[in-house]
Amino acid sequence: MLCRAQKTSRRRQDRHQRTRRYFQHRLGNQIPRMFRLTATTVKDAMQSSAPRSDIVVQGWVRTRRDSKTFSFLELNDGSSLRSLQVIAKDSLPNYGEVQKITTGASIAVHGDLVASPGKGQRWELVADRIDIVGRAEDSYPLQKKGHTPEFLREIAHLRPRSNLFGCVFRVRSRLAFAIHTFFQERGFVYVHTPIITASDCEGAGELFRVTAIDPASPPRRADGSIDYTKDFFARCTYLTVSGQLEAEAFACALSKVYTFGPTFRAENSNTSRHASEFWMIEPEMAFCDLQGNMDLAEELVKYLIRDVRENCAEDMELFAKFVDRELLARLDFVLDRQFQRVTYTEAVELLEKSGQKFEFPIGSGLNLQSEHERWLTEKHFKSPVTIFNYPKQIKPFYMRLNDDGKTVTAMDLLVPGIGEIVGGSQREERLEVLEQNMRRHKMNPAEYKWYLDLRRYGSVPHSGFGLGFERMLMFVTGVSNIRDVIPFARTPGSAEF
RNA sequence: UCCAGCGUAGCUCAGUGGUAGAGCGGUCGGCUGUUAACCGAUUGGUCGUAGGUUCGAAUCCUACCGCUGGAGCCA
Repeated sequence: MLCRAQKTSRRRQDRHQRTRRYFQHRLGNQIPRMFRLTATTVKDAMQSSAPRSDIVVQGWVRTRRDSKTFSFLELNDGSSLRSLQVIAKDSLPNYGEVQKITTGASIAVHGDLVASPGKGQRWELVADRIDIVGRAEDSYPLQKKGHTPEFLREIAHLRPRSNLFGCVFRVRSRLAFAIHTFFQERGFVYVHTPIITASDCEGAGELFRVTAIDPASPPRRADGSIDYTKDFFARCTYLTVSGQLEAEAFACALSKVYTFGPTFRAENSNTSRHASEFWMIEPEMAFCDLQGNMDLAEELVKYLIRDVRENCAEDMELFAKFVDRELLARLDFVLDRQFQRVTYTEAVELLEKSGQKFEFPIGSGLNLQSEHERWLTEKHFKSPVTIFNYPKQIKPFYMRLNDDGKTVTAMDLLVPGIGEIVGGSQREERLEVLEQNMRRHKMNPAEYKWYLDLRRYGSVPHSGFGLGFERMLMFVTGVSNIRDVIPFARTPGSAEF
């Protein structure tokens, strides 16, 4: 009998052989002998506790420096911010070719990991074989020197090879993982709400239409208007602006659910905080009031900050050094401090008493402007603030009406530098009140029959919120433009990549 | 969509009506256990696009496009 470790080891070997046979079959003998999916990552090599002989590392060359009898190559494979220094001696059979390697080229290196005699790194890889996998033409736009984010945005396909964007997208991955961990640990069920929907669920935001109709010859009604009953879904359909309504249906069955997926808004918004395609996290909890909702939102924000602080330390150091010098202090401050919580009315009073001159008026029934939110988070509280119980006329139909008849159980979580990062509410669970709200918002209750059914059959108090994934990522990285935390950003007039 | 600013070499920028510039990068050579290496030479331009004013426009005017900051909408 094999023990478990032996079985795992054998399975791994089998898999490697299969992979290797596959590539040899596909590429014949052109592939380097050392080309293995099991290559050592730069990250593992750098973290090594002892010298290691006979390893393979593969990646992209950041820079090459020649010395008298050898070359230094800096090799990066994206496994971490850091690059591995490779020593290529002139005794290598293809040293002439190695000296032609330029920034951006891809190589595979076989050799021994040894303690580095130079300053600046603990380990270096002394190569006994270097395979040049793919050369880089001398027009390769990335230099060793820093580039502006604006320039890198124009080469979105190459920018993940830069230090800054490598860090951003490693943290993005970790943050997404942390979101799932947070909810899964707390017994939430992950629900995939539809991307294509028929309902303009919040009445908020312009929608992208989804259609299979030929724009050159659309089916028409007698009056000449386009007949969408002849369209693919036999009705008007759109890309989702929120999974909330569907999440409510699942919360009223599985109790605690969350969605995490793409969201689309066709707003002509040209700001550093808006994108046409972004990701949103929307938890929805049955038997949960506004207090529980706010508690969860604050707990989530803190959890996510703590997670990337602990698990992306090296990347976070880069942000602190090159993006925002106060980043780490601000994040730690947020972790240490109780989030502030005030009602809309209290917030308005604070603003009125502030003595501060604002461009826009403050007053009951008026929306808080960016400058007001900024004053509250950045000047007054100097910490995240949750504002709740807003006037009903400035909030959507589904929010629960308070007993005062004037305010609804809305809550916005504001953070310094970004503004609104979470928006949520307790939902109106009373059928009659919800129908009244809909009529007040000039909506036809008949078109929302399935949503109203949730109030007809076993209605329960329930709450939820939306957390903007990219805004959270901006907050934890200090990156100030949303286009720089999305791999291939979609904004008005821009979808090149 | 609104307000303001910007658009000059691959990148970062100087050049305010009279011959198109620098640093970095690239290329070539030298030096060197180097670290955003160093030294020398060299390469590099439809001055965002289209009109207009002028003897003459990178420079002044108009429109459009793009980017940046702010506003609205929101996550």
